[in-house]
This record gives sequence, structure tokens and C-alpha cells, in this order.
Amino acid sequence: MADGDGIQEYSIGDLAREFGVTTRTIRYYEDEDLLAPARRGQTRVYGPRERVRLRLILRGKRLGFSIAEIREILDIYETKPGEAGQLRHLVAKIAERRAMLESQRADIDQTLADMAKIEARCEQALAATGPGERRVS
Amino acid sequence: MADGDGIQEYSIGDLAREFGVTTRTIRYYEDEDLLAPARRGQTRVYGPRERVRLRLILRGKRLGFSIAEIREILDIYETKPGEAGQLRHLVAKIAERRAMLESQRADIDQTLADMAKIEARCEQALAATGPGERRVS
DNA sequence: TCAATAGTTGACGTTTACGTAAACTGCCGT
DNA sequence: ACGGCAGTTTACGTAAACGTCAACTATTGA
Repeated sequence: MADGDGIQEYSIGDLAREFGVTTRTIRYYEDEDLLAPARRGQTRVYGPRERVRLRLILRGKRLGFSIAEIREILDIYETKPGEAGQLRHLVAKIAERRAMLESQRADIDQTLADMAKIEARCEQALAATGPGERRVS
Repeated sequence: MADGDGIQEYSIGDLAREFGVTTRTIRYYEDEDLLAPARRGQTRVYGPRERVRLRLILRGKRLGFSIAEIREILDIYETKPGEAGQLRHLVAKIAERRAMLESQRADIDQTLADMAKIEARCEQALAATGPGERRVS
């Protein structure tokens, strides 16, 4: 890390520790053009921007997106509002992503509702079967 | 499918068409013990239960879960409330799943919020740059 | 000075989730 | 009787996302 703290920078190990991934993984993302750290000599140096990108990448992963999809998402985050055509294109891509995310959320809500139902049945069964059993903890 | 409609049943092709997957995929899920269709002779025969399970499997896939995780989820859906210990265990597993799903939903909401922000910037930029350009559609 | 620690580039290995092809069976309309 | 279609098993192939060496370099504290 930076010593006196000017602009923050991180080593690959720093980020690996912070986000709980291996350095191999981080290098792989670079190979896939998801990250592009600076270099001090031969060593990779990550700034806040790369750190944010890594955070976004991992969020995408948690949502089950592929590297290719994550690349698209990152593009959305980064597109510099240049020309109007670009902007409209960007808006379209955003709409697309939003649709995917919302249908995914619907799936989650559905599953959560299912879980709630099953749990309710459980609680009821527990209450009926052994109402006298105290918690062990 | 059943002709006169007694209890519904489906061929592997029926389900493949309905859910937009290949028969290979469905057989693979059987190999992984996610499905266990009956057999008429050598041919697989799927009932409503298997169809529901396939639906759940694909929902799990859309949420980015692995086969192993989906197996666990299916277990939750199916556990027959037998003994109290089983029930408590089930409740615990439900809680676990719920936690995962809720954090995943948080990720989605965060991303949706990001998208909304970016889109707002886009609309603003569009309004500033070319307010006179009518939509082409 | 030296060993440990963290970094680097290959390059091959591995797991997951199927795709794909081969070879066979059973039924169905003509 | 026969071509075609849907189904079956077996088995090898594959893309994605890393894991896991190996071999080397640079820095650093004792």
C-alpha cells in the first residue's frame, strides 16, 4: 500500500486479501481485460479504479454472471458519454441489464417465498410434535 | 403426453421443448440425481413432480447456483417432516439459503441503483446535447 | 550475506455443465 | 417392408474459470 497515503494504491496481494480471492484469479481477470493495473517496473500496481472494478467483478460473479457478461456490465459503468448515438446505445444496454436483474430478483423473491412457506410448515410441525423441548444452545 | 388426461405425464422431449433445454441437459440432471423419472420400458416418463423439480432446477441455474447447491435446495423443498431433529436441521438450512438469497438480492438492488444513476446521467447528457433530435422509431 | 517473502511469466491440470457423435431399439405411417 | 423419428446408452470433446506447479526476479529484515 501507499506509505504516507497520497493516492491509494494496492499490490495484487493486498486486493487478494481484501476480497478473499487468489492472486491467480486477479491475474486471470487481467488476462480477460477486466482489469488493467499500472506497472511499477514489472510489478502490478492497482489504483482505486481497479479496486472498484474488482469489486464490481466479484459482485457480478456472486450474481452468476459470466466473464463476458461482467465485461459488458463494466463497459456500462465506464462508457464516457461521448456521442449521442453512443448514449442511446448505452441506455439500451442498461435497459437490457435491468431486465435481466429484475427477472433474477423475481426468481429470488419467488424462492424466498417458497422457503418461508416451508419454514412455516416446519415451525408448525415442531410446535405440534414436541412443544416441550427447550432449545439446546 | 397423456391422451385423455388422467394424471399428466411428459416425455423427455416434451419437457425439453417446454423449458427450452436439450434432452441431454435433462438426462444430465438425472445423472446428477436431480431428477428421477419413472420408466415405461426403457423410456423415461416424467410426472408433475419431476416437472416441478426441473422448473426449480432451472430457476436455480438462473440464479447462478451450481448443481450441488441446487441439489441442496431441492432437498429443502422435499424433506418430509419426519423427526424433530430433521426439522431443526431443515430450518437451519432454510435460514442459510435465505441469507444467501437475501445478500444476492442486495447485490442486485445495488446494481440496479447503479444502473439508474448511470441512466440518469445519460438522459441528462442527451437532453443537453441534442434536445431537438426526435426519436427515430 | 542470506533466507524469506512477494512478485512475475509460462504452461499444464482440473472441475463443471453440458455438446456431440455413434450405435442401437421401438414405433408409426405408407 | 421400410424410412423416419424419438428415445436409449456409452463415450469422448469442450469452454469457462480458475488451480497448481516450476522457474525466475526483486526487496527486505536479521
